[in-house]
Amino acid sequence: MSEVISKEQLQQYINKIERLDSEKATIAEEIKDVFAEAKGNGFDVQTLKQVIRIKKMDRNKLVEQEELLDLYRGALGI
Amino acid sequence: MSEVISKEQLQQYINKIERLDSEKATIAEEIKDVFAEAKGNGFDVQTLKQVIRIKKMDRNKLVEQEELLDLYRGALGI
Amino acid sequence: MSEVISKEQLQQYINKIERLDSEKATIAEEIKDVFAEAKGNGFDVQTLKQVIRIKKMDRNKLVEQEELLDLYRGALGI
Amino acid sequence: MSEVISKEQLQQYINKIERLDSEKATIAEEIKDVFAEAKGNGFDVQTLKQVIRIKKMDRNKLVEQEELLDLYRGALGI
DNA sequence: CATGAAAAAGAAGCGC
DNA sequence: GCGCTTCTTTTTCATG
Repeated sequence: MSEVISKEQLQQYINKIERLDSEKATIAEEIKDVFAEAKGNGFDVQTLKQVIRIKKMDRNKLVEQEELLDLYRGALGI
Repeated sequence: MSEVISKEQLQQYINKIERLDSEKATIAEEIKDVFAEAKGNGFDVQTLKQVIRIKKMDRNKLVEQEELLDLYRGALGI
Repeated sequence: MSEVISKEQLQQYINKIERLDSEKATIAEEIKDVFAEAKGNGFDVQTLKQVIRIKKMDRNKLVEQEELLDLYRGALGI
Repeated sequence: MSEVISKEQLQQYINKIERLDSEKATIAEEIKDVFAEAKGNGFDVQTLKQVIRIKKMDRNKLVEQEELLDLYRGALGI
């Protein structure tokens, strides 16, 4: 509320985030393009997405399991 | 905007959802209680949660894989 | 640390939480269904959610007020 | 249907998308970091997000206007 | 347009 | 009690 903020610093943060957001959007576009190209070459987009999703889940699962192991080790003091 | 809505029906929907929300909150409380009790009996809550999370991931993974299989079968027309 | 934990008790806690989680998910599904039905009868789901959120906020404020009253009563011993 | 797909090409598409996804995630992390830094310097993150959202809306409106202008120019051939 | 998945925002619980 | 992370919810976006 009654905070004194640096207008300049605020401006910089906003600009930085907007720039990063824009980069992110660009990459999202590129991903869309790749899917479109794959579709054009006879691949089923939905299946591709599912494959990628499952691979991602596998990776996440590994990470979670390692974290669980760490928890166990911490709990057992070893 | 200019829709004519049934005040009575609206009331009923709101009530029903609020009741269900309340039930959901009750169950969430019960879950919290179980964790608290487990903690009181020497279990590490974080570890318990991780175990449950991994089991859930396993189940989700199975479902996703079945869906993927269906997609393949659909794509291949078999 | 290095506690001997009861495998059986662990199993029970896990099961109980998973069962409660499942119940919670069921209710969440029911809520979704009610929204879907309301939508089918011409209501705007987003607006319904807003209404419920506002009602909930007011209720929380009431709770806060009651808690404040309890605090005063406790301080006054009445 | 029943297409013979190139396993190699599939691999390439998957890899490319995963790489792009990873880049996107990296940028998302950077954005989070900027918000965290801003917070550390006394800014309210939620408010920052609101500001950015509002600016974005305005920008989209500008884009709409430009598209409309392009439409008119196309129709007029100028 | 309506459905379903991904991202963002918001809320809550947890530790210190 | 406060900050930080996790979970829930909301919103957005892409596809059919």
